Amino acid sequence: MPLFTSTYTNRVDKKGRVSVPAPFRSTLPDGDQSIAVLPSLVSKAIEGFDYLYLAQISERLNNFDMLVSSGQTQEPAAKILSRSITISFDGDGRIVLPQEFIKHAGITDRAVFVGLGSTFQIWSPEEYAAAMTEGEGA
Amino acid sequence: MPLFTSTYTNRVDKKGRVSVPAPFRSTLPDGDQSIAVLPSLVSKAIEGFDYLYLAQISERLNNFDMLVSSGQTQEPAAKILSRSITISFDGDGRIVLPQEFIKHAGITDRAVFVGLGSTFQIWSPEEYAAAMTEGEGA
DNA sequence: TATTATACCATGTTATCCCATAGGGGTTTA
DNA sequence: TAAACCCCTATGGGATAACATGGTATAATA
Repeated sequence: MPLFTSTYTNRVDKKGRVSVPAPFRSTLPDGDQSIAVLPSLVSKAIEGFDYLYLAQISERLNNFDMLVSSGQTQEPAAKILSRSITISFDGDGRIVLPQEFIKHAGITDRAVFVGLGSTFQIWSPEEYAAAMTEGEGA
Repeated sequence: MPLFTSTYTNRVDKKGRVSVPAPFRSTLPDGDQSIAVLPSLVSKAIEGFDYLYLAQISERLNNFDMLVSSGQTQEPAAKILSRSITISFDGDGRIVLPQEFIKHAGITDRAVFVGLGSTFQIWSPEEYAAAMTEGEGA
């Protein structure tokens, strides 16, 4: 099971490429060359995790119920699964995030990777700083 | 479970390397070659523990909740995970602390390792002396 | 064919590995 | 008893590898 920790700020080049921090890559299961990402449902960030975590989320959905009753696609787990994509690294450990994701997170030329244990987040430096300041009083 | 005791002052060389006291190393679980560290949330010190403790903290954090409800990134567990790094020793039992950590603790050329049972702290000699004097009246 | 995406290569910086030295403690040995 | 020895530890330096990052070339797409 991966353990994403620490915070890294990496550069996004003009082609949209950004290095996934090496410690994040090396915590992935046996030679896994990809991660899953989706725009956060609750913040201006991108959520990320290994693809096995997606399988765990899938287990939360009772798929039989989904087949026989309407409205189930609004379940949080369903929202996550339907919005997630899997991206592979290039040979140098870089990914290209979809424009739509970039836009959602407000990322321009830098991306902050925040380790949260079994998941991580990707923020723009500005939005991340703002989010951290916001929650201080709580 | 590791038991860190006593206090050791070691040299920080110009490359930023510092030996982890041998007694600290030998109390780590079976041949564990790394420790986890983070800038203290409450003092000018660096907190340290064996990295398995990080995994325990990670389990405490329900990442699914984090994906569907805001504010979860302000959880203490999230703060710890996002600030912690795991560092391996080199062949001689030395680690290199990140610049940001060094700065937080005000460390220059010497580091004080303070055993506190299941965790330990790393201080600059000056800050440590000051903190000790402060707490005297209490 | 124009445009975008993917794979491949090149570079500077930083961190990691490996070797060498010195000092201290304890133990063995003459 | 005193000296010699050995091992562990801390510390320094130089060589090597890894990483992030930028660029170029090739393949795919519309």
